[in-house]
Amino acid sequence: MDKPNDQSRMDKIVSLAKRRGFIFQSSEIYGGLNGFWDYGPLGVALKRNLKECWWRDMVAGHDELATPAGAPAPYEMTGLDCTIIMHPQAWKCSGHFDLFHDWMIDCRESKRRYRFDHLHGRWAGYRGKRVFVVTDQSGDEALPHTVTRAQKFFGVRANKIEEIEWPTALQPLAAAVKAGTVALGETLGPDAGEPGTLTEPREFNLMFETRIGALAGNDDDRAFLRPETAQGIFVNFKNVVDTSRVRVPFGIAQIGKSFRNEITPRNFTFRSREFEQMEIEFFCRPADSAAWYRYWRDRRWKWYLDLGLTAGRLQLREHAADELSHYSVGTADIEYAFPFLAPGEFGELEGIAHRGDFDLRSHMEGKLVRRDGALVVETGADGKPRHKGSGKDLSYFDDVSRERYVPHVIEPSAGADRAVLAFLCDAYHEDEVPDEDGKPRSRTVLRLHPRLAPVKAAILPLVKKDGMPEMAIDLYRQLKPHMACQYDEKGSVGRRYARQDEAGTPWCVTIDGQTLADRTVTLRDRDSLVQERLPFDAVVGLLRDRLT
RNA sequence: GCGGGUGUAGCUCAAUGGUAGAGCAAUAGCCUUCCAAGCUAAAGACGAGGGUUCGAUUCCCUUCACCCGCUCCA
Repeated sequence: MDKPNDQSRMDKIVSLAKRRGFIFQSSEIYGGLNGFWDYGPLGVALKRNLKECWWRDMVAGHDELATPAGAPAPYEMTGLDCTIIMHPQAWKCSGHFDLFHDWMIDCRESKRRYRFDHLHGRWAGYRGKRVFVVTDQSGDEALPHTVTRAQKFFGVRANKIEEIEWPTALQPLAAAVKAGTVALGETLGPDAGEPGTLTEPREFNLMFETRIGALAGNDDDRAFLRPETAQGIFVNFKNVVDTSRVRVPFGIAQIGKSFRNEITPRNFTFRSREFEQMEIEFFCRPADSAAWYRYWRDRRWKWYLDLGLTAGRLQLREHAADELSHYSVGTADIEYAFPFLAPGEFGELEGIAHRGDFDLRSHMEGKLVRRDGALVVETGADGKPRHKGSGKDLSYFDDVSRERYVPHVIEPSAGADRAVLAFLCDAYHEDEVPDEDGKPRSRTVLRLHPRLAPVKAAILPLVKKDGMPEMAIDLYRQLKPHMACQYDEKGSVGRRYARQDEAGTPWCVTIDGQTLADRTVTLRDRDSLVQERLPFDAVVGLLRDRLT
């Protein structure tokens, strides 16, 4: 694989994030905890601003009377905040329980890991020796693979292959082990040279498990921390429709924590085990769903650009047909070229998925699978549903078209922590600023969009005397009710500018000698370094205007 | 989870089997009239736990975290 884009740049960003109090490792004083991260004073402000932007732009500020550019029709938006722990059946019907719950088996020799239920094998014998040959191949390739493996293990020439005896048929390894017809010590792993290198199967659960009740102890009390916020919206679909007067098409938005036991948390906060999602489930008429899918894909793409992400580092990627989830008829990812990735590689910020009626139907009928192109309830060996649905009718009667249907769903699902990381990486710049002697001096600056910046403005007396601090404090108190701002009188003004640049503060207002004479101040722009002179009393109004 | 590498102050780096030193940053004070100036003061570290040793930051083991690769990954 190629070298990461710019690992040293990433290192500097991580270092800045820690040094200035954006992001700390969780439980650091105890040595840290893999895959968990805390937001410090500046970080929490940045993240809150980001979430607030999302909520304002998608939900609170949405005009349901107008048809937004690119939208097929006017629509409504509303919100929800549901619990992290839900009825366990929700995760069985959503598919997460089966999908996220695997038995894995490791090979001590090849260091490879296999899904236990993907392994098959059969007994092979040759001149008195016998071994249970295991393959990870499936379909037509499985049987020839076991022959090749056995041939190599026994050291049989190609023309003597017929001498290898195969007393049993190919069968799932799990079944053979359970039946006691083979012990793991007798198995030859798919990539091993010697038998007995496969470990006992171990349970791999990507969902965090917990127990309900203080005295909990048995399996019936088992519950899960949600691996996505979406299911809480689906199970509340009927509640919202019945109580809020919304009519299709409409969206329900939610921001909240989700949890996944990632096997390999990596790349700073990019893959965390506890993370925050910003999700919309948008419900529409099946016939209109493709148009709504395109609308949301383009709308969400534009949102990142409007908040300042560099277009050249952002990518909108439509999934190929074979890449789609079992339920999806269309998915696009919005991806960012993070510095820790190899050139040409992108990391997912948000997925916009056309989920059809999979989710609502699953919570009605039970867990669905795709069979011959149609979604049907998955059944167990006994012919009954593998996971039973709620049995509640989640269909919708459309008063306008006079038809009843299960709405289709478009799901723009964004990672709040990933977005924060992308905006942080994108904002990070090193440039040169002339020092007091006019010589260039390097500076670190976060070019965050003013809406995202943790601190919007710093109020600085040029020097700490002659009444300047008093005037600056006066202005600070006028501004504070309107936006996050800081007062700083310590050290030289250049140092204070530099400190604010590093935190991403877009504006610095400086009170100088002239302020005392004519009641004007200077307003310094973070990116251009341009200073403009304006009346003291115009500052609050001007900065408020620039923020919107 | 496996293999390899790395852990000394907020950051960047030293030294050492005998109680760890510097620069920058940060804090307090002085000074300072527009982009990290200067002076003074005080503060701050051997990732954690065991073991060997009279004595361990240094040697050994374990563990935790980070980086690279594998595996995995809506």
